[in-house]
Amino acid sequence: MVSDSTHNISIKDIARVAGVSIATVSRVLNNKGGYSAETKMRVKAVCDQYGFISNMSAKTLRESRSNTIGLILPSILNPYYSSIAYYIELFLSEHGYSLLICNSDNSAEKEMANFRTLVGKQVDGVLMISGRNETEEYIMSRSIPVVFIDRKPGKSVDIPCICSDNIYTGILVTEHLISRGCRHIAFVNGSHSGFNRKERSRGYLQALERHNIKADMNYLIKYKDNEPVQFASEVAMYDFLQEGFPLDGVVASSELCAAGVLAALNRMNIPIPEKVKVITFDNTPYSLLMNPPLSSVERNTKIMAEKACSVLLGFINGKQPDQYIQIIPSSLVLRRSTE
Amino acid sequence: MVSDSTHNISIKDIARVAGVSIATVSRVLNNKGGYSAETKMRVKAVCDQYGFISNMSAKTLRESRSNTIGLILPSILNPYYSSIAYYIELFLSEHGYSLLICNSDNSAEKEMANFRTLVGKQVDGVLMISGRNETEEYIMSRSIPVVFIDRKPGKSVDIPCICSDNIYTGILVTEHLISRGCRHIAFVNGSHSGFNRKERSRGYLQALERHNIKADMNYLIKYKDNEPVQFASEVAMYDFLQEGFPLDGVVASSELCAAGVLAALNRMNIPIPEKVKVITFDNTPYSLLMNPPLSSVERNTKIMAEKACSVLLGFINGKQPDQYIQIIPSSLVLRRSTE
DNA sequence: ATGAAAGCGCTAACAT
DNA sequence: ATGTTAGCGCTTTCAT
Repeated sequence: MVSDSTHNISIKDIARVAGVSIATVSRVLNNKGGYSAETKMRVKAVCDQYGFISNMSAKTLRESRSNTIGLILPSILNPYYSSIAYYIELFLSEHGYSLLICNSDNSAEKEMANFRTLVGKQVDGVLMISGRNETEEYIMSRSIPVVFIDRKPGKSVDIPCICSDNIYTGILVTEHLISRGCRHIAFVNGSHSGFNRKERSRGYLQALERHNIKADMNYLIKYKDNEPVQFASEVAMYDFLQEGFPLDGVVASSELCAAGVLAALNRMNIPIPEKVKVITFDNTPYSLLMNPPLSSVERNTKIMAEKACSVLLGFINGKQPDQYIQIIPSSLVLRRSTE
Repeated sequence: MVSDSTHNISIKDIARVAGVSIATVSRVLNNKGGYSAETKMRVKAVCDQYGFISNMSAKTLRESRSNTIGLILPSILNPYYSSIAYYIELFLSEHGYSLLICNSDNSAEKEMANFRTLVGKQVDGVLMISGRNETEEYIMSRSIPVVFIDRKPGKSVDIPCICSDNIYTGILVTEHLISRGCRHIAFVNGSHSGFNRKERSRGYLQALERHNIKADMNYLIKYKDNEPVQFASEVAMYDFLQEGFPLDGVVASSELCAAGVLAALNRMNIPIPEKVKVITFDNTPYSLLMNPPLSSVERNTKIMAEKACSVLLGFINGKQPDQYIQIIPSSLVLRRSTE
């Protein structure tokens, strides 16, 4: 027997000790049948005894499947993304898959490099929170299953995507403020905001129109993208307040943005929700911790993650999704900030 | 040429098209030398043309190294862990490694299953935020480099670990409150808190002793572990306040716990920091967002992550770490909650 | 400078 | 029910 602990035990070793062929060991390990109960017992016992772990590289090489999925996302630091990542890992591990995670920092180059690496590592499929057209074309040139999350692909109709209806949620939050009596509602956003947040602002405008409230471009507050969101948005909000525009409601395009908005309002001693009501998106655990606790849009990351995984796993097994674009419904979670 | 897009291109294909042997292709791809400049050009051109990506499973099988690291942590949902994970991924990707992430939910069984899977996938090493002795023994029976993060191994002196000095930070926060004039300081903790938080409470007690403040077990407030921390700690804090004990400072053992503490104090209309000062640990971005912004202990996750990775990569390349236990210094970040 | 061939650990097709 | 063997794509040793 091999006593060298640096040498990994292979089915060859197991076969020798158990007194069978490697084919039989393989069959037992994979429950393929074609062996006696007695053989099975013996092989299993030897495997246990030696703590045998099958070499997945060899298996992957042989079978061209790795039982590993790649996930490319902008940054796991963002609690919204990390919650998606969490539920993805949960779902995949329950289905026998492992997860390779890559942060792209929203850079198209990193995304493509990550994608290359993942393909090289023989992942069976890729989940992607992206939005860059460059990446998209690169992906299309590869014959590997990909599912987009929270981003619609630009041209490629045959990449499935799981997302929220951002225009609708933009309408939802704005209408909620209107129903609470707000008539002077600002929308606070980054100056170079991404796809989702652009759509949210469109929803905001649609809601105003629907309720015959005249949109005023001054109320589309843009903060600078070159510093942390919570500071930039505080500055932008503060500057807006200094101008003396009437204000009774704010839609903050993200939670960190909302933090800045709250800070500016607090600084001006404007009571929330009495004078100004504030609502935001994503409903991470921290919405609850702010003062006052924030009304927010729950985007159901668990369901998004599970849906994305099941579409991807189906795709891997040759099943085309029923529809390529799937909208996961969002819902309003109301808290004190809009009471 | 192979036109079947489902067939992955191999160096065999490249060799054929470039009119060289597969050995030469391999040499070019790995910069091993032993080919003419002209050959190199031609091979590279063909690789580019066909978008060739090397099959890492084959390479791993052949070389017994995958350039992949496994990370086992309790839950990526926790912003403290996700920030460690982020910096780990950043460091590793810069060094040519990929990252397989596994959530263990603090279950020893899951940890061991994850570890098995990672070993099977031929990871070159494992980073682990754990603390379970069962897992530790299992790890020791394997000859694969492992580095612990934020947890000291129980008996195994030869698993390197990178952690903070929790007793010291426990002292630090308590002494800060004392220096701000607090004399009736509570420590709020879970009833079954883990290793780190136990040490923090020991530091708290040591600081009191050092300053001749008599410790009172009533001030070691325990919240129930069966509901979300922020609610459980709010209840526990509220109950404590109802008892009428004098109170001017609170050490909350985690950020979510601090959120509950703030909520209870707010509910009782006790002004922070005027009447009661509050301090906590981990200093995630959300400390800043609470009302008032929380003083907290910065544990320097970036440095922890980088140190852990460099020790692990060194370990993989046969270099023993200088010391097996490395303490990453923490620092106090002061904000309004203790002004 | 280049090629032929062995072998990493595994599965599956084909024997028996 | 079990064994023999080819071959997945790659690196590397040994020829030339």
